[in-house]
Amino acid sequence: MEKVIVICGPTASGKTALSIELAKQINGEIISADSMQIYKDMNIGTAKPTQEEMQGIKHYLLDFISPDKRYSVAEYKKDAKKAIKEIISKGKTPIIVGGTGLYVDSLIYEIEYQDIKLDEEYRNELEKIANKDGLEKLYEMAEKIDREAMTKISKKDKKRIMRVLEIYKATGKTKTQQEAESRKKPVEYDYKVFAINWERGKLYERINLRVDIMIEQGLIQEVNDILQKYDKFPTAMQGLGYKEVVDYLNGKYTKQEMIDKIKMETRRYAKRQLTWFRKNKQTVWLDGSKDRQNNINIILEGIN
RNA sequence: GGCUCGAUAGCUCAGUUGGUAGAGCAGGGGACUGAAAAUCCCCGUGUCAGUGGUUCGAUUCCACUUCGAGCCA
Repeated sequence: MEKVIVICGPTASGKTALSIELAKQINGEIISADSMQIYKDMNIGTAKPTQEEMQGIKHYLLDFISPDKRYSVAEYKKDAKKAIKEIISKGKTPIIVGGTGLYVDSLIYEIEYQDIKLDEEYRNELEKIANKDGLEKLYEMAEKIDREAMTKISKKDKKRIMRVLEIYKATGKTKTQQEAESRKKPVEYDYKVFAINWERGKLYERINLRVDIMIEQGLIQEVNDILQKYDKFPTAMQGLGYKEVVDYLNGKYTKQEMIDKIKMETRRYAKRQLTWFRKNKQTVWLDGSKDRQNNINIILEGIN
């Protein structure tokens, strides 16, 4: 079974630099697992690696979706599998790098997604019901379809409640059935998962610094530009930094308030990422504050 | 120098008619299968500034000390 290296970890932990150096040493190519770096014209705020940083290492699934388009894990899974195959066919080693746990899991657990597309009309319809009769109404509807799934979903978790209904509408299956079927296929590659972490205070310092640098590099202008260029953002505006700058431009915050808010939200995001990555017990943890080559050596040992 | 007000959780503050205390924010932990940088759940012990006094018992009342804010000299 071919090996695929996975490098995850919270934002600002140093995944990019480590993975590029690793790729150079093992003749690897990189597949991003980042739900925001997929978007074009969103560079500063997503900390997308520049051509210079890439040092000639080929990167996949970066900078290829228009911010006014939708994208989802299902598509990611398909695109990433294709990229893995391509890299292996060239005799190189694929390195998955990114902080979107959902995307990473779709690969390492070989989760199968049926070929369906989002029914926007139905979603709007559900949205209307929620507004009119309250979320409880949707929760009740979902309970009638899949009581088991609902025991694990909060009565306030609108997205997941709606998803139960959407899955049923699109496939005629319950979420519970759907999930059972999604895990039937054996995992196709030997995924070796590594995660970078730092002492919490250090990580937060790095995040704060990174946000200051983004502002200096022109994040506000970048947001202005994409607001000019595109007229809708189904998911891209969920990106950290982007929504806060929009609020600032609309006068909701002062500049300093906006900066502090981005820092805070990014710290919280990092915490959520760590919660996610800690779940996988196979993961080998690297200390980001240690020498980079030392960490690369740990990876090299870990994959053999 | 005098007077007044304050000093309680990392921060902003509430409160205890004397029986060792609680909100918001921050922070921590967790969940996560087609929006995931999203969405959602759970978590509050801190010499109640210090020292003495009164009291069965003081964070609460009293005195002094320290620090801060304001006013008067």
